[in-house]
Amino acid sequence: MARPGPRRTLSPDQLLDAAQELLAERGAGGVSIRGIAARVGVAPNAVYTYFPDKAAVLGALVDGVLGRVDQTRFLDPEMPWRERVIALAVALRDELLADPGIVALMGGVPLHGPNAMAVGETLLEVLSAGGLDAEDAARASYLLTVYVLGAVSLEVAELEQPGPPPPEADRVAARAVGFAMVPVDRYPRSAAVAATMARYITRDQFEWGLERVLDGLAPETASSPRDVAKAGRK
Amino acid sequence: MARPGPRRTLSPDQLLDAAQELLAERGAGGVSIRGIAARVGVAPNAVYTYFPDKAAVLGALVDGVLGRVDQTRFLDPEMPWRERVIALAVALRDELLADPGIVALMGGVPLHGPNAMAVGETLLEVLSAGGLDAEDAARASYLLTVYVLGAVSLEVAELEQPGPPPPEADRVAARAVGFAMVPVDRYPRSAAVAATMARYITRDQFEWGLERVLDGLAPETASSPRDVAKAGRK
DNA sequence: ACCTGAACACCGTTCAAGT
DNA sequence: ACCTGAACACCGTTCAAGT
Repeated sequence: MARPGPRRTLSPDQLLDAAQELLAERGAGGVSIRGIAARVGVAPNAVYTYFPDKAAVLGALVDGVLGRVDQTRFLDPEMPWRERVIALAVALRDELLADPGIVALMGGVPLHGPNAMAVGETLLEVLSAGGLDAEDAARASYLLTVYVLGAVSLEVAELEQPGPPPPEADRVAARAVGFAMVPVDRYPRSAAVAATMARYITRDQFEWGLERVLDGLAPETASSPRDVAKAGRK
Repeated sequence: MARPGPRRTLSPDQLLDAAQELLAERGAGGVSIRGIAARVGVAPNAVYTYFPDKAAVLGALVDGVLGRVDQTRFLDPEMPWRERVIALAVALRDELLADPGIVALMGGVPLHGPNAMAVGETLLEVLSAGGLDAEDAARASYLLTVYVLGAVSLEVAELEQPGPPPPEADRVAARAVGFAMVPVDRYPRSAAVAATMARYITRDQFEWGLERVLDGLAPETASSPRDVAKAGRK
């Protein structure tokens, strides 16, 4: 048997597009080799002509999302370096949160693709422009990466539906319901701050945390940190 | 047919112990309902008598690991609050890193189990002892959680073998090999700091980052931050 | 309530074969 | 080189049945 079907119709990008669609529609667990193959109208094992295994597909998928962040705009020397770091981190957060399924995938694959490397390179360049020496820049870059990754992970963990997340206001409301059920007798302090917690897991809170991290990294760039902290409030 | 076999031999804890073993031996992907059932000598669907679905098993597994951290010892009022925060965060890191598979699982399940709540409660209590008001404590607690989760995720991502990670020195050596292959022409700054990067993803670096975060959160507790930063070096 | 066998609708991956 | 059908060794979950 084995009818060959049309040749040369496939490409890695076509497979990755299909994977992307599955990720958006069904979440991280919905991305399967068989699903990708079905979507492009091909036998499951045809995928193995382009990728050695599933991990390679997921790795390319993750790196592709990181490639959607245009890094060149953060290299503008007119912009203060601290603002450029913040802009880059926020752009990353927004891109990852737009495709929440990708975050679960990031935990499983090492971030060594070309686009991940490019982001790291940009970050090191900005930090270097800020006057940090090589070692300081390396440590700062690691700390900032930790922050972005951790913040996005926690924010995504609260979403149960796959696909692009609902507006921030709706997410706050949904969280409030869950937090309201914290038993006051067992966890008094958690219950006391539940309403606050529900309210502040937002982009503003992400920026607030980022400012604190930068204050710790480069105290001399902090413009009266406590003022900034209080200013973010209301 | 349906020979009943002995009754009442099973318990949720027995199933979780089996799950724990699978996690340690085969990693996050090796934890399966069928595998758990086989290990305790029972039909796969017997598991559904104790847990509604696989997600519930994984959730209980994650919360169980968090329960291994004894929180009471961080409530000692003799200890400065900043040191207590650091001790709690380090204890959490050590526990999660001892069972690296758990970290991948944490990305998929919301952290609302009793032990997760207890850790959050302890953290809020320590921050409150540090003089932070409810809102400050809530924000700080969130930022610290983000840091611990992000740091552990990045550290675990570099391990490919399941089971307890090798000694820190061996992990540093293994990373150095990978980092040495960064192409200098394409990513000059990344290549320049590769050796540093390989060296510093350690417990010391975790504490260094934690100190920076705390400096940003409570600048008044920082004892000349730049000195601390430089002191961590050599 | 607790456990069973059997089945359903899936997986990732390999292999020999066809063009 | 690129794709196929078929198979292997797995999954999570449901259902009717037995005690």
